[in-house]
Amino acid sequence: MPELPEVETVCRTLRPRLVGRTVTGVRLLRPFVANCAPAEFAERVGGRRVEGVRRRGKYIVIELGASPGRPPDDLIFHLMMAGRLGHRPPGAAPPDPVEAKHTHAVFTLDDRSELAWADLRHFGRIHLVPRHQPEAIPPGLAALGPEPLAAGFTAARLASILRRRRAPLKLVLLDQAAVAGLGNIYADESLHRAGLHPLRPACSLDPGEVRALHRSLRAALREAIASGGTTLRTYVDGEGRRGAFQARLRVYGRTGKRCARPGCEGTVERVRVGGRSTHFCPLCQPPRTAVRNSR
DNA sequence: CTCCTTCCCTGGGAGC
DNA sequence: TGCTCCCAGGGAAGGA
Repeated sequence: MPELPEVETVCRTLRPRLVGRTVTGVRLLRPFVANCAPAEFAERVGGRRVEGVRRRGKYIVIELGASPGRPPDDLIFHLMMAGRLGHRPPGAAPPDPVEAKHTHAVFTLDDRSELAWADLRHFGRIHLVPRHQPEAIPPGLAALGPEPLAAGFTAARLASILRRRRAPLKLVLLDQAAVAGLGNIYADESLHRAGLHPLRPACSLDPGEVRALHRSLRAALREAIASGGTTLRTYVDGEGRRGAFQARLRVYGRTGKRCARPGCEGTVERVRVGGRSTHFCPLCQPPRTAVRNSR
């Protein structure tokens, strides 16, 4: 599932292929543009130069430069669970059956290569919004919380977010308005690394636990990016490569297996939290912090 | 404001 | 072999 590390990897692989290129053609095979009609979409994107490719939360933002009579636009993609945004060399066929069947939009570039949008589940969406027009930004993007890998995301910042919420930790980590970019995989992995039970009320953490969670989620995200993301089913990066982090998952998708922490005898359990499967080790992540021997 | 539920969509696996 | 059922899950919307 594309979460922050996967979306970041897609952006990094697409950036050198797209920036500086001009879009010469737009083919919309299915009308999955959320906020404008196909004809208007093609007219507004065609002929534009790509000025940048950036990530915000789980969104990919392709910045289209101004052209005569047209102010700059942002072309915004959300991959949801099964979306792919990939670069294909000139004349290349869809690289696998999934893309052959579920490619919904193709952008041709001035070097005759293509940017293809595919989505097996048809959940993903494209938005085209004027660069500086806040009311046109998709609500989920407008309401995003802080980037967890940004320099300004300190343990103190995380503490102030958790302090105000009584909901289970797992739900707060999944809330994109609290912290941007975590999904089911990295929420579970972060909580396991921090030794925190997913049902603990967010506001119940002491300062040491907040610091542990802050360290853990940043470490998990950084390591996943370094591995090119997690491929469980359909995820590939902008050049069609699978991620490698699935081999390093400690609890996610490992229900009934031995906890991955060396020496731990625990067995990974699964519970549902807010309708989401949640994986944890009952020994590493006790319901309440064990009482420490003081002095 | 916070929290909770429902819906969207397809493929793949389990079970019969 | 083929059928049904259920699950995966992020975000939007609506209600309490």
